Amino acid sequence: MTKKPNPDYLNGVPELVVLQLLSRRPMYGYQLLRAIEKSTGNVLEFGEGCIYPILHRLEHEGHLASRREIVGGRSRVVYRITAAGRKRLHGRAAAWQSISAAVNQVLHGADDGKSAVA
Amino acid sequence: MTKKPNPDYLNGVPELVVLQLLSRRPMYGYQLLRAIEKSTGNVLEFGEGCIYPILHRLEHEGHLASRREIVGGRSRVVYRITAAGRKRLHGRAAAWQSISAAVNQVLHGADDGKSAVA
DNA sequence: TTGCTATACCTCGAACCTCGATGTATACCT
DNA sequence: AGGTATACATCGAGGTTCGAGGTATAGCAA
Repeated sequence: MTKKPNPDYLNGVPELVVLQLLSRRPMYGYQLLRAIEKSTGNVLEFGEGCIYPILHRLEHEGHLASRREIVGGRSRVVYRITAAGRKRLHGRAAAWQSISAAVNQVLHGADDGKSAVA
Repeated sequence: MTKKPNPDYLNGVPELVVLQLLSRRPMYGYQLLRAIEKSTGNVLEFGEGCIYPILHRLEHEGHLASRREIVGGRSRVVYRITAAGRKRLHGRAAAWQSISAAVNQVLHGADDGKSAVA
């Protein structure tokens, strides 16, 4: 029981992916969910309960702006990234690369810390 | 205030790093803390309140085994990885690489999800 | 008309993890 | 005597993801 379906490593990743995908073109939430799955070959699959709160928060913080659209009776909320959002994206992407590189360094050889402490 | 010192992306990373470093040679907690800093050029800096609980949990799960050592009056608990621990390490490392690759794919071009949903 | 699926939004609580503070104790150097 | 480094440990706060649940329209088939 209590088996973990997702092996972690995902902290902060949803926000990063959302910002990155919206930096290419505006999208609405449901579309974003599918786009994330498609663009990662179903490796990353975030639920709605994960994405919607992030969209609300990013908009509230001024990193995204939204516009309501009605298509075939269905209401959509289309989000686009703002200048502040791009700035945040760059920062988060840089942080990701820094951490990603550090982990890979530990994983693939490059020991160093050999004689750390006596 | 309430500034976040660490920009996330770190979920599960401490355990992965601990397993990897201990797979090279046995170490004790304090030594591990320094080794992590050194081998990542101070990019990854986990506190004691993060590492010690992980060591206890991994030992309890059978992924690590410990042995008490007294050196110069100071007591050390030296941990070494078990066969089960190596298995876990391989699994976690594979998961990391899968997720890492997916995020990088989203970050650097390779769009795809273009016409996801109508 | 009824039911099912897909679309499309939203919210809540449970579970998990990291972080910083705090506490104990010994060794070494000044 | 006091400060620093070593060495272990625990706790609560804070933040995040996940899964379940809720609302509503559109389209198709039985």
